[in-house]
Amino acid sequence: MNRIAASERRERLVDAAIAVMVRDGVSAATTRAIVAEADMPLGSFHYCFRSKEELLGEVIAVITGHTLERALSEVAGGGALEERLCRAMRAYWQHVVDEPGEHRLTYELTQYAARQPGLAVVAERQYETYLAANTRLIEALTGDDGERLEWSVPVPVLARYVTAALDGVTLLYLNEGNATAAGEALELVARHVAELAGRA
Amino acid sequence: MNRIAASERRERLVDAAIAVMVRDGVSAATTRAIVAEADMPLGSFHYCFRSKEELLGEVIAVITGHTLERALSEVAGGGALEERLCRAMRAYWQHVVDEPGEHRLTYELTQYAARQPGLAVVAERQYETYLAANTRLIEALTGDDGERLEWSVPVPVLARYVTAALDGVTLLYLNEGNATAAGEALELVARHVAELAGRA
DNA sequence: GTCTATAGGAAGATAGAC
DNA sequence: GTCTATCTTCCTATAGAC
Repeated sequence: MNRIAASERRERLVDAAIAVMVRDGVSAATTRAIVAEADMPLGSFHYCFRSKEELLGEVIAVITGHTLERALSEVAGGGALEERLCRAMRAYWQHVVDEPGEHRLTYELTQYAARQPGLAVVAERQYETYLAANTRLIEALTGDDGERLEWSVPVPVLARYVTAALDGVTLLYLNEGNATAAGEALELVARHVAELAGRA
Repeated sequence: MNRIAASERRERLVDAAIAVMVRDGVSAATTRAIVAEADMPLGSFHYCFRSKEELLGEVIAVITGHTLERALSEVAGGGALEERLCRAMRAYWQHVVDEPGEHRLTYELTQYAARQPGLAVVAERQYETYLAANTRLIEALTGDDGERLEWSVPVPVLARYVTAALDGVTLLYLNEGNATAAGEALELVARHVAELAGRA
């Protein structure tokens, strides 16, 4: 492994860490397992990262980014509110079904970070980011086209409802393993949200 | 510690384990920390439990029982559907706000068990139990009094929606720390469920 | 920068005296 | 049954040759 830029090495280690965590869980992601996955010697770890905690902070940032990119890229586009809402929900759900391991990991990481004194701040910011994303999603649903819509509940409340419902349905699927059953519950959520949008 | 019945010791160790886990997280609940909390010598652990995994199985059973007892004891009683639903939700929510640590622990334990090969079965059964409890709750709402009600969606779908929504709102509160905001989202759920009950 | 070798500690589990 | 002392293993982190 001759003279790789340290930044490149950092990236590879973060990717390797995510791979190990998705496959075997956060607790299995020891420095040894991570460097083995990245095919590097153990010693390389500590001249790329000051500590394991520093790596974990970066892992959380990357994973959070993944989820948000997908969610927000699908809000745009034409059509009526119901269609766009349905499309956004379906895109999110497709990602959950395609990559359940990555979603399971986000929950594990949030919990892990919340317990780790040095990472508690990261965990809080992570959830704020999700709430902000869902707020933008809701505002994008009403703001972008000619229809003048008003939600029958305040946007902050709706954003929390959507965040909670998505989390809950995802967790249901991850734990029960039945995509059809969880998908039906998600449709109930989507219909509810559509009903909360009253034409002004 | 003279001649305590082994069964008594087992109970004390389970309680101590829960105390440590609520305070410091599942990963902090080492055999050493648990026996220290129970004020017992380390050696006593392994003549009460064959392994740490065996203890964890019992911890999960006890914690699951706690949550279900509270939830189901509040379904009964008189009043219209909306009132009883509201009462049940409020009782659940009160427990979450009073004992956030215990609820946080249920999520941590589910995840931990799902990763542990010997406990994966326990994790699946745990979620089945929650679903069954919410199904009973929904049936109790319609079945017990003179009103003849019919849900506008199938009961299994509704049960999953309720399970997911409660989980999601609880998680929102645990991560955001704002009981008022999460409570408002929960009310949205309660109103939605009430609307799904059409008089037959 | 890169690697091998190892320090230093904490984990689960057990041996064996009482 | 009860407890102390210890085994074995695995962890994060570092020292130091190249």
